[in-house]
Amino acid sequence: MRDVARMAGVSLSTVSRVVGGQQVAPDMAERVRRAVELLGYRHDAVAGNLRSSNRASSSIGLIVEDVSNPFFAAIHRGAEDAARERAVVTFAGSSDEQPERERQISEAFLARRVDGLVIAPASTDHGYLVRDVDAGVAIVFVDRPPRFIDADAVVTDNVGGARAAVAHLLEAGHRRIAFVGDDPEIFTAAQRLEGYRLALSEAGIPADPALIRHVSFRAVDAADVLDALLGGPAPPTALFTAQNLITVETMRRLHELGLQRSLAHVGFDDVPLADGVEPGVTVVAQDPYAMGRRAAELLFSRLDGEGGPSRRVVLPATLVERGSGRIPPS
Amino acid sequence: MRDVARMAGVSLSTVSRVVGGQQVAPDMAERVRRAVELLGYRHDAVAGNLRSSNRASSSIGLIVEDVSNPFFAAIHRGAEDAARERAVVTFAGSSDEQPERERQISEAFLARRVDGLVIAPASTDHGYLVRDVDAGVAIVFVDRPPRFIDADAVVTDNVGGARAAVAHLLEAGHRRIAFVGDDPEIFTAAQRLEGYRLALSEAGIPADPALIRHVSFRAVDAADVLDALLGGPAPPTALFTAQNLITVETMRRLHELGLQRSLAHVGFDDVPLADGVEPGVTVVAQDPYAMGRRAAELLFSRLDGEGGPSRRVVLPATLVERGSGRIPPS
DNA sequence: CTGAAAGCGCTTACAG
DNA sequence: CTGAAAGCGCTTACAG
Repeated sequence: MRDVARMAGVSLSTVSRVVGGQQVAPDMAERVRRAVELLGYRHDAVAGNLRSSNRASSSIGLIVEDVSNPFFAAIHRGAEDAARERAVVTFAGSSDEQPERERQISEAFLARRVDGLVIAPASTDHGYLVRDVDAGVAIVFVDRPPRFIDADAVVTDNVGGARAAVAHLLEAGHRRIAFVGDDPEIFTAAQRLEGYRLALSEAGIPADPALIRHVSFRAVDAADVLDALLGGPAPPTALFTAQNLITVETMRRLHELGLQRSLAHVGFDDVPLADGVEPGVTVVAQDPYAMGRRAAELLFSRLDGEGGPSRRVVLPATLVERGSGRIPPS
Repeated sequence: MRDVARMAGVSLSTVSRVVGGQQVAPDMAERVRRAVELLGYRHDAVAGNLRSSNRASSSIGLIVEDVSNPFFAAIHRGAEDAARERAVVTFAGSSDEQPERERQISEAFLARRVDGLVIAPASTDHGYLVRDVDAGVAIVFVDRPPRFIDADAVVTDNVGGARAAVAHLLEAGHRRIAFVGDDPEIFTAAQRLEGYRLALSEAGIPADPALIRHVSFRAVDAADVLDALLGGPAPPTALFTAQNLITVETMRRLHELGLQRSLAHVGFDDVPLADGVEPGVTVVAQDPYAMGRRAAELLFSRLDGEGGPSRRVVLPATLVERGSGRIPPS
């Protein structure tokens, strides 16, 4: 910037004003712009921010389990689009469901002075963020609510969605419905299991522990879990798979076994091609793009000074019927 | 930091040394650490960088067409993982195939002083980046090579992959093979069309222009394009779909029409569930995770001072046979 | 090993 | 409208 000032024969202040779009005499501004062009000057937004009063970096950080999981990738895009409307740039990182890693990524983003963080939490304790919240960083949780910290959150109605999924299978006459989900340590998995239990109890059907299974490595375990369920003494006639990767792997295995027309199946989360197979796979769909967008919007509203108690936005999960849920018990 | 120094009763330099992990007397270091803890001090990496000699921000920017497209999301994860190994943080942005937007995102990242950029280019002219390259920013292109700028790139062998796909269909006896791909303005689309033509000409079959179709809005058009092909006077007996979203939509439509067993089909790019349907859909698979990782590694090697002419890494696209390519002509 | 001082690239009162 | 000076939060020679 100094070089630009020298070349244009003006002061640093003037260059700063031209770059910042403030009032400057047209001829001077023109001289400055020419110098900028000639010297290939690139503004340093980071240095600029240091001295500026509001100290906004116009950047936010997004932390999800895995940026390459389609569900989180859609959240990412939603948040990016909301950020972009405000000329805010987005950091993204994958926690792989590891609290330690989530924390490292958070701190790396915070050290770079992001204005806010959108977090799909892996940690169970977000106390480490309070000092940043106190310092004015806006934090919004998405997909799962925070713990040990008061903050805005955007979540899906997991209980209601799971309940609707299982109710749909019950309607088709099923009484032996298996639950295949993530470890119940994961908030959404626990909630979906609760919805499953709720639907059963409403129908007066006792939950059979043998039909409730948890996978550790989704794409890897899901087929084995299915095989185990089917090989048991009293196999299920219907499946509720409570996570997108589990649903995909279960679909794959059902087709492999040629059972896709004889076992009813409903998944939580929409998956690509669920409507491209025969029969189409019924799901309760979340709207991850909307979740990401809403989360970022909430974040910006806080940055804009909106006070008040923390807000919880609950988005519905809607049943998308495609056929697989109407297969009758065999 | 000043507060920390005051509280610990040491100089700013000492605090800086403790935070930076340099040699400091144990008791002083301990006092500083306690003050850091008590005050909830968060280091400002950005300010620190200003004065430091190497001026590395330990951040990179990734620009792809759409962070929520599974192909690019996998590239993203590959780049993130390589970056993370070096404690480097990643910005990500979606260009939506718009050169103007790509440029805006690039400049936003550059203004925040990223050390490097990984770009899946939408633009045809990257001249605007030369000043940054001159200033030491490392730029690596991924998926498509750059134009009007000399830079490293990681691409897939699109011609070879497409050729293998079409050769596979030719082997099954097909002579009327349709090509459905993106606008040939897009580099990869043009390359894949070239591979298609090459395979046909090697088999001594003239390309029929009526069988070569381009879609504008992948998920939207692909079904219509398929319908148009099938409704024509001399419909194809086999399909080569040259992009992941087109492949998915084509699969969906084929199943809808009940034609998945009568029309041979090979896609470019692997897609979820391609092995979960009947028949499994044969594809030529790229390795987007590896592409992203390699691109970031190349970037860091440049940052480490590796000189020499720009490098082009070409990764193979491998045929993954699942059945749909062996359906004979009807 | 430690501290006082200068300076990174910028913005912002403060005078003019 | 413009410029000289101070200062943002830090790091880094330079003395001690």
